[in-house]
Amino acid sequence: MKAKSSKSSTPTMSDVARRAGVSSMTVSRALRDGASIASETREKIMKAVDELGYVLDQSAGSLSSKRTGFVAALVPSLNNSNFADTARGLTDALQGTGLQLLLGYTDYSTEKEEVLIESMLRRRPEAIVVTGGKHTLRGRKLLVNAGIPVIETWDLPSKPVRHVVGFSNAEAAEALVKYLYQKGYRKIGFIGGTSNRDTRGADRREGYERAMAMLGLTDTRIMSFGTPPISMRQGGEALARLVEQWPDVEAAICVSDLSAFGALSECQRRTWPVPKRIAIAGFGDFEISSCSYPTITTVGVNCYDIGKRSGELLLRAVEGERAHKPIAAETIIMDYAVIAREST
Amino acid sequence: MKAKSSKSSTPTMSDVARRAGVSSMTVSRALRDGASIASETREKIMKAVDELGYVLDQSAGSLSSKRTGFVAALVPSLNNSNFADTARGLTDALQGTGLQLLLGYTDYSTEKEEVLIESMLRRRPEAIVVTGGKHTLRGRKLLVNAGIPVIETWDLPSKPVRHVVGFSNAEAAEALVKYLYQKGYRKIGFIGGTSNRDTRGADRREGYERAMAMLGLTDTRIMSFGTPPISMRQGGEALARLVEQWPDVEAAICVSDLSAFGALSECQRRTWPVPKRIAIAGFGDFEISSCSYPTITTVGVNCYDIGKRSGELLLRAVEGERAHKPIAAETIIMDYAVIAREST
DNA sequence: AACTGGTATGTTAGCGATAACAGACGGGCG
DNA sequence: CGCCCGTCTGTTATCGCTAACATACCAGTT
Repeated sequence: MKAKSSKSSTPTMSDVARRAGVSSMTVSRALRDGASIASETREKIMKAVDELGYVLDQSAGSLSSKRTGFVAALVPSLNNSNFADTARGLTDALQGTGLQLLLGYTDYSTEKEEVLIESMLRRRPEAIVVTGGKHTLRGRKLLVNAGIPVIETWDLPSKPVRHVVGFSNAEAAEALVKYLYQKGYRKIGFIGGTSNRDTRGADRREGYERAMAMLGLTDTRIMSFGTPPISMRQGGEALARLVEQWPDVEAAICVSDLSAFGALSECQRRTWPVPKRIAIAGFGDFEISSCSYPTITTVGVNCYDIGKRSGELLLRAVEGERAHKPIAAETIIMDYAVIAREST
Repeated sequence: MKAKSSKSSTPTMSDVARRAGVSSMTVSRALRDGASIASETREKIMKAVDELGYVLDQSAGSLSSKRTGFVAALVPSLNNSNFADTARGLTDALQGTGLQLLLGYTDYSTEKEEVLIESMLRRRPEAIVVTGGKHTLRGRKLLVNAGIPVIETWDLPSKPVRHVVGFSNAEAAEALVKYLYQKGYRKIGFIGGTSNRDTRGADRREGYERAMAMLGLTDTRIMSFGTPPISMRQGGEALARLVEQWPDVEAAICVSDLSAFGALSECQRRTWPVPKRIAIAGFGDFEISSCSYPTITTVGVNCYDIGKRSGELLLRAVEGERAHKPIAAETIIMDYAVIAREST
């Protein structure tokens, strides 16, 4: 009890302790559940906490307890993308567990991801979730050596760091091509961004090419336009270019529902009936695809669940670490399904 | 130099120091810029850092420096909403400043906000950004007593906690009504959610009512449907109900662009020409409104800039605090504008 | 030669909490 | 009656880093 009352600055635990006439250890115990505290003492402490407006300092606490309560998550973007849903699923899974999400945007760049991984690790998260299985060399090394559970999502990396919650984007795109084939379409085009920054987009294009080859359709029609992730507007523009270059195209698979909607709108603007004049398909099952007119055929991926399942896996992993019983590496393969709608 | 080499656990700064043959203070200085370090020493240190795979522990650092480098931000939701853009603006403004965003979702609930404010404050952020000016009593008290800069966004609270970056949602809705009036519409309806949880939605409805009254249009047509924030689908459903209850309605103002798009799709499904049969207007200027067919009249709010400007204000405020020269309370009023498009 | 000032590094003392151990107290038991 | 055990509280020693001050050294001044 040597510390003098800190003047105007934020009160500390010993301020509370002094006011309640107990030791700060007792305050610490009272503010966390589980410990045995006389209810009378607890009330005194709570009263002091209230009067001082004391708020626990978790950064100090985590230094000594070695539990920061942070979970880092890196997503390409949150704007107009399914990753917002994944982040939401993660948040929901972490709800009430005392774990707090530290979110970072990689902007679809592995270099930026590397920087973010390091800056996240400085906060000593208890686990880290990343999007995709492609990282820079150093980024991967940082993940491997971090000494915490790592979860890669939205992909099925051939050589995962540890845990995985995802699906094969290529396979899903293949399924979509096969569905269109079965519907009778043959001259099927693909609309996507110009670079491979968006690795999932690139995987989908690859799946398209593979399926086309498997079906004996050698004349692929790939329109790359705009920096990924491509917007609605860019989807429209890309459709215009696609039909200009290949006027005979019968169906367009778009790398995401957003671009598919842009493509659909472009058709409407030209008063082209969809799917009669051209069929349109998207990817991701955004709300817009089920609400537009006509509704858009897409590949349904449960984005929210990717986050939720990751969160649940992560909780088990963190528990395991805390108990010094690390859990085995897990790969959770998520479902996807072609959702046939009016646009095809 | 008493500490023994920590075995397998994460290396600490003194591990690096020992390996480089310097004191840990020198390592600390080398890892942050500004300090004067012999380049030879710096290289030795960097080499040791590399070999050990050392990553700075910022939670320990911030305990002693009293700078956590955190900024807390609370938004209602990130899914399908302008708040994702605001969060993005914030992130961008903070880019490279060493400040890290701690994001929380309030789900449009002030109770949840209160809980989040407290849990954020435990992390000792250097500033906090909240959405709206409505808080629980205790939530407000926590903000006031936090001793850090507080910014309220997206609203113009009559009694702000301190800084504000926002606009009047009511006034913006008024402007939209006046625009429709001037276009010749008289039987103007309003579509929104069923509760006032979404205070900005409630403000917009109020602005609608006020403008209608001012224009001498006493027959308001308000269709409340769905828990805010209402989705595209709910917007469509609400339109159906609106025209059922008031078959003579000439124009529908929707609480957001998402519901407006749903309403538009519902019209297309009925093959009702928009705006001939009924005009549709939204709020927020989402990409969809400029891309749909027909394009949707809306109120343009620069969501991204709300975040960006908040971030910039926040940086100045944090600088002020660090220099013990707090800046004066500021209110930044953001622009909005009715964007006339094809749907009206 | 003594002095000044700047650069580069080391030493000491916390930051605010918690872990781990140590006591004090009271009641039930043999 | 003494012993043990469970409940409650206090003491001490960190956690890993940085602030603040101290020191050593060298070049340039006077």
